Amino acid sequence: MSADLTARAALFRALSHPARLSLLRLVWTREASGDELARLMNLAPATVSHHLAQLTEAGLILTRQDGHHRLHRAHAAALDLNLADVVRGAAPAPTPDDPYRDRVLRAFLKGGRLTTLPAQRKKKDVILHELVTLFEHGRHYPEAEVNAILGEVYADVSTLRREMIGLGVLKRERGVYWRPEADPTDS
Amino acid sequence: MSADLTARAALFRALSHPARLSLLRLVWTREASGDELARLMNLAPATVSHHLAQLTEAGLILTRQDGHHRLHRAHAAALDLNLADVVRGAAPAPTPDDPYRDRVLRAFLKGGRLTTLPAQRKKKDVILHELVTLFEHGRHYPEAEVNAILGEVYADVSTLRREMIGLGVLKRERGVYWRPEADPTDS
DNA sequence: TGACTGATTCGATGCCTGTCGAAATGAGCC
DNA sequence: GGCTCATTTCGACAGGCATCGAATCAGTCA
Repeated sequence: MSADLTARAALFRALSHPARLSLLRLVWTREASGDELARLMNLAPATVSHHLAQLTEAGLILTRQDGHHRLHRAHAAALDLNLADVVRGAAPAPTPDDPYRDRVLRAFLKGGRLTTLPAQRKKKDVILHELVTLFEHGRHYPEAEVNAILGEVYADVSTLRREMIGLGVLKRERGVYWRPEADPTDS
Repeated sequence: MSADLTARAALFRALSHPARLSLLRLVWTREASGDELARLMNLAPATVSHHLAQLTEAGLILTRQDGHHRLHRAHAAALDLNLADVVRGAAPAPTPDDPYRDRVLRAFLKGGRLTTLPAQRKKKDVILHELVTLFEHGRHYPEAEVNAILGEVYADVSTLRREMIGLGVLKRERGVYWRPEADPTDS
C-alpha cells in the first residue's frame, strides 16, 4: 500500500532524457564501456558517466568490472513492466536493490566510521538515513546521548545533528531528540 | 523504424513528477475539475493547470466541458504499454493525436493565415513545423519564392524565415533554401 | 448582452539538471 | 611501490522547470 509516488516518478525521471534512452538501447543487447559509449554518442565521458549513474540508481543498468573497463548492460527485466501498473502502484517496486546506496555507503563509511560528510545532497541524504538507524524508534534521547552515539561515528557531531534535523529524520523539542516513525522523504 | 527518442523521453518526462502521478491517479477512476484537484493536492490552481497541460500534451489525460467546470480523466488506454517496448521503440506511438498541437494551430492559424507568431517557444515550434510543410522535400527554393510562399500566410516573412532556419526545419546555403529530410527535433 | 466563475497565461523567482573541462580517484600492471 | 588508463567527482555555467500571484481569457448562465 506504499504509494511512494516519488520513487515511481524517479523511475520515469531516469527515462526522461533522450541521451539516457539512447544509452539504454546501446547496451540493451551487448555490453559497452563508458568511453565507448561516449564516443558513440559524441558526449564527454563525464556526461556519459552522469547519465549512467542515473540509470544505475534507477536500477536500469548493471555494471561489471572487466580489466581496465567497466562494462554496462541494460537490466531489461527491470523494465518489463506495464506503464499503467507503475503509475497506479500495482507494479512491484522497480528498484529491488539500490546499488547507488551501496556505493555511497561503501565510499563514506569505512570501518564503521564516517570519513567525511558528503557535500552532494543526494549522498548526504543516504548517509544521514543510514546513521539515523543508530537511534531506536519510540525512544527519547537527551542531547548528551545523541552526541555520544554520533561521536562514535564522526567528530563533528553538531553538524550531523543539525543535518539530521534539517532532513527530518531526527526530531527535537525542548532539548530532547527522537526518531520519527515515518520517513519524511517517503511519499 | 522512427527512433524518435525525444518523443519517448517526453512521455516519460510527463510522468516524472510526483504531482503529475498524483493527478493521474486522482482522475483514474472518476472525473475531476481543475480547482477540485488544486484543493485536493494543496497546490495553486495555476500549478495544477500547468501539470494538467503537460499530461494532456503527452496524451495521458482527456478533458470535457461540463457546465462551469472542465472535467479531466486519465486516458488509461494510452498507458497500457510495456515499459521495455517503449524504450526500445517496439511500442506504437504513445501520442496518437496531439491535442496541444491542435489547440495551438487553431489558436494561431485562422483562415489559413498566421495571426501572430507565438512568443512562447513550444508554440512557435508547432507553428513553424506546420508552416514548413508548405515546402516540398527535395526541392530548392530561391529566396524570392520562399518569400512568396510565406507571404501568403504572414506579413513578416523575414522573421518567419529566420526562425525556421534557427529551428533547423529549413536550410539555407548561398541564397538557396530547402527543407531537410530529417526533422532536427526528431531522433 | 453583461456578469460571474473557473481556467489559463504571464512574469518573476528559486531550484534542479545537463554539459563540459579539469582534477581526483581507482583498478590493473609492472 | 609507482605508472597508466578509464571512470568518477568537482566546479562552473547555461538553460529548463516548478511554483505562485496577478492578470487575462473563455464559457455559462441569467
